[in-house]
Amino acid sequence: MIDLKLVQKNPEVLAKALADRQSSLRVEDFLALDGRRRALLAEVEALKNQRNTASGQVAALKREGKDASHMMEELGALSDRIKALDAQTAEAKAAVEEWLMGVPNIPDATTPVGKDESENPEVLRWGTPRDFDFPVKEHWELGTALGGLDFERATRLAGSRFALSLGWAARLDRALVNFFLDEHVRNEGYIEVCPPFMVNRATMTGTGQLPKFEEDLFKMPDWGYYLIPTAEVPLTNIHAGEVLDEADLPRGYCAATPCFRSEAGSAGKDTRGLIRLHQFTKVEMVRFAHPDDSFHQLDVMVGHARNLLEKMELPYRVITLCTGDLGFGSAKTFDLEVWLPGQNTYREISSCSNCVDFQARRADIRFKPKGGKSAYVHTLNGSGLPTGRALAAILENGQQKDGSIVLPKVLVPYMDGVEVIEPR
RNA sequence: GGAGAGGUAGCGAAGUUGGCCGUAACGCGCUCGACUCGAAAUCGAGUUAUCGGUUAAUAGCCGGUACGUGGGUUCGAAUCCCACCCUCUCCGCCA
Repeated sequence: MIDLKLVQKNPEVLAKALADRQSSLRVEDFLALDGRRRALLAEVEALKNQRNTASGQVAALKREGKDASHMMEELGALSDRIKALDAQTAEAKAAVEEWLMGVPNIPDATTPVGKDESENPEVLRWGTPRDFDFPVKEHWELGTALGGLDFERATRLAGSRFALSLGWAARLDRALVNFFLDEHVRNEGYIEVCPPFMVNRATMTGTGQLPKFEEDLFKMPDWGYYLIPTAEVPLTNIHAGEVLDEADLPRGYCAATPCFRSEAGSAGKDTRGLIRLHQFTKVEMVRFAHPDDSFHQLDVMVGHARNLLEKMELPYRVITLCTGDLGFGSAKTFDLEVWLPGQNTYREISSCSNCVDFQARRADIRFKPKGGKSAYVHTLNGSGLPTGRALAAILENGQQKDGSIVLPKVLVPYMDGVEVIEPR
């Protein structure tokens, strides 16, 4: 949620942000709703002041043993008016709240303005895509031929957009989880977490998935639970409603969890392979930062994601998301795109965002500076990394003419010394 | 699932014959000060959040609201009534 006071005082800031984001929301609508809310509030508060004063007098009269019945009669009428106005005020407040909850974060000043993903500037490239002297294959072909991936049986078990990995591929998936977590926990100071994979509505609202993106989620209406689309949701909400010590910042959590996404609206896109599934495993990093330090922490976290790709020797590039492509809760996002030779393109494998105080305000996560008033922390999240897309990249980049896959050296110890996946 | 107890500030904990009891006793923590070479201990002072009005002000001042959540009764609710959520203890069940 953005800062109510900011919009009230500088509506032009939000107007620009919405325009830059190609949003159809209009600030004028908000100002009208909020004006109505404030007018009603001022009215009802004046009446309540009257009532409180008079009630005090009733109490005083009764203590002295005097009669207060005439006064109580008048106050009955006043209370009825207050009750009616209270209902209207609550309605007006809910309307303001609803509008506000649907407003995306204001992009940071350093986020480039652009209309869509075609205008995301590239920051850097790392590694050199291999030259192949044979026709390259895509990862699902390679994985299926080697007996590790079975999309037909996955479809039989569940449906489209599910995957089944067996043998070396399942093992490699587990190796990736362990490698990613080890890097974050051993070298980067993250606290490893095993969170709930289902969460309640309040938690989904805290990070911004709800109320606006309900159709993207798998939900269990009988229980009121939602399956997490990313571990960002439970990890960020770990401190919901809390006031942290300033000394606790920055603080990082990471978790490997399944992620569940309905992929509504992506019909026909990436229908084959491991790129876009209803369920996938991802290691996620979440950081809580001091407001003065959060953009530095974003760079730090991008470094953590880059480290994984570089240790696996997978070529990638980093782009900055422009305003038109920026996620709902983010003020600034860097995407890491890994080279997929089978598709002859860079594909997103990590997204690292600084949400500044947007999620902290929704989830009420604050910290107490020394001698100062408590303030919202800044929250950051980044993939580090999804195992499916990493596996796809490993298969496509490591493929040999004979159909075998040379694994990244760093993973060999995690695979009990297996260096190459050989055709059967 | 059954029985019982409970949810009050950063934490613990008072307060339930309805009315100066919510800047909420008391304790801890935290901040400042005294003592000290310095520290501990001790002593003194301070320390809720949020919304609206006013304002250059996220400073003051005035007002509203908040005792798990949502309703109800009442001139007035932490206190009485109803529903729901959560925590703890015991029992049952279970990986």
